[in-house]
Amino acid sequence: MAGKRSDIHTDGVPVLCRSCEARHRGICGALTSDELTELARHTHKARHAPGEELIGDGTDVDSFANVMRGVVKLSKGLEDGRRQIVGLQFAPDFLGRPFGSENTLTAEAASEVELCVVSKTALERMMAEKPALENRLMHQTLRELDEARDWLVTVGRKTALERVASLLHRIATYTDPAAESGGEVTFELPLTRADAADFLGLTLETVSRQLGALRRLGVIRITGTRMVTVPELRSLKALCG
Amino acid sequence: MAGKRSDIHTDGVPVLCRSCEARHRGICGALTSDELTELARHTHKARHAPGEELIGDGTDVDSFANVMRGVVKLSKGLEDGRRQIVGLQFAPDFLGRPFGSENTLTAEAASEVELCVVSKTALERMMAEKPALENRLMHQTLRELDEARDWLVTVGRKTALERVASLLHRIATYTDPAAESGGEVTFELPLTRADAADFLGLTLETVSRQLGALRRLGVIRITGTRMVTVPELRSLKALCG
DNA sequence: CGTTTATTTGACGCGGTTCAATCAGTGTGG
DNA sequence: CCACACTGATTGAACCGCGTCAAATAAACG
Repeated sequence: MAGKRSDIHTDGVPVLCRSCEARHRGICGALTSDELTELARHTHKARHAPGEELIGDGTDVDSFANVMRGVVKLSKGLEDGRRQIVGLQFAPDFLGRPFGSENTLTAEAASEVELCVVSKTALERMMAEKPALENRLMHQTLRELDEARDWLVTVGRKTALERVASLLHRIATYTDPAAESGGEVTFELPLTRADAADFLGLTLETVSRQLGALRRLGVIRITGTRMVTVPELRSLKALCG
Repeated sequence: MAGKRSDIHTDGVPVLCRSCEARHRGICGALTSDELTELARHTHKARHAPGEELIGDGTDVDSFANVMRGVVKLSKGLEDGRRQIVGLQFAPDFLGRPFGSENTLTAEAASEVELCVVSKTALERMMAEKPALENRLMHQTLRELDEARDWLVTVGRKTALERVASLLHRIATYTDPAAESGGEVTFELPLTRADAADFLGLTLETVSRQLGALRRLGVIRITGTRMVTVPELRSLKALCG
C-alpha cells in the first residue's frame, strides 16, 4: 500500500519503505524520497506460503516485486518432469523479467515470503525517467548472471559432496556475510532435500547422503532436519572444490 | 580505428561501423551517427587467433569489445584444473564486465575472432549520457542470463546425448535462425571435443561417443572432424530433452 | 613424410541413480 | 490421548551411465 500523506510530509519516506532493505541495498536506493512516494502509490505488500507459485513459466509479465523477506526459488522444467532450480532470490532481490513480455521461468516461495509488488507499467514509467533505477536493475542482473555462471561450474564440474558443501556455503555467507571464511554460522535450510537436489543437479537421496557425510566429517551439525550449524566456515569452504 | 573525417561528413556513419552487425543488432544500434562517430574515435579493431586469451580471470577491467566475427568462449576454472565454459559469445555480442572493476571469468577466442575494442572510460562516459546505450547493454545481459540458466538446465538435468544434441541445436539455430525446427543446416563446430566437454560438463570421450551416436541415429552427418550437417533440425530438437 | 595434436574406440570401474524399505515429524479425527 | 495417514528424510542394495585409463586412428603442420 502507498504511504499515508501525513507520514510523507513528516519525514519524506513512506512507512512501507522505512524498514525495507530494498530501500538501501535494493533497487529503490536509486530513488529520492519524493520518487519513492510516487512509486509506493503503485505498490502493495503480498505474503505467500512456502510452495506457492509467484510467477508461472510462460505467463505474461504484468508485475515485478522486491523480496522483502524469505527465499524464492527460480526454476525451469523439462517436458518430462525433470526440473532444475536456476536461482535463489533472497531479500532484497528483485523479482521478474524487465523488458520481457513473457516470463521464462517459474518462481515459487521456498519459505514464508513477503513481497513488495509493483505493476509493470508503473515501474517501467519510472525507469524511463530515472536512468539510475535502470542502472540498479542492471547491477542486480549482473549479479544474477555471475551467480548463474558460478552454479554452472558447480553443477557441471563438482562432485556431489562439493555441490552440497557449495550450497551450504552460499546460504551461510548470505546469512552472515561477516563470517566469510571464519566463525560459526547457524541457519535454517530454506530448501527441502528435493529442492536442494533440483538446485544441485542431484537426487534427493544423494543430497541426504552427502549431508550425512559432511556431518560425519564434523564440518556441519544438523539439528532436526533443517537447522544447520557450520562451526568453521573455512573448513566448509575447503570442501567446495 | 576511428572513421576518416571525409567519410563521416559524407554519410554520417564511420566506415568501420558500416558493415558491423553491432550497428544494428548490437549495442551500437542505440547511437545516432554523430554519437557513433564520437565513440568510433575511441575504438579499434583487433584480430585474435583461436586459443588466444582475450580477458583474464581476475584482471582489471580496462576495456570492452564487440565480437564482430568468430566465437568467444567464456570459462571459469577450479583451482585443481577443472574447467567449465559458462557462455559462448557470437557476433555481435558484447564482451566484458560493465560496472565491475575486476573480470570474473576468462574469455578465449574459440575460432578466428575479430573484435571492436573500446576503452572502459570512453564507453562509460557515453553510457552516462546515453541511457539508451545502457538499455541495450541491459538487454544483452538479460539474454546472457537466460542463456546461462538454460545451460544450467542442460548441464544439471540432461543426459550426455541430450547435452550434445542441445549444443548442436544451439549452434545450428545461431547459424541459420530461419531453419528453426525445419530444414537443413550445415556449420563448422567452433569448439574442439575438449571445449564441448567443458561446456557440457562431460569428458571429451563422452562427447565423441555421443556425436557418433547422433551420427548413427541419422540426425547429423559429420564431415572431417568439425563440419556438421543437420538434415532435419526438428529431429535434433526432439533429442534435446 | 615424420611429428604432433585431435579424435575415436575399447575395456573397466566408480559415483551417483534407482528402487525399496524404514524412520521421524506433524497433523487429524475418533 | 492414541491410532492413522501423510509428508519428508534416511538408509540399504543393485544397477548403470559416464568417467578413467589406454591404445589405435586420423587429421594438421612443418
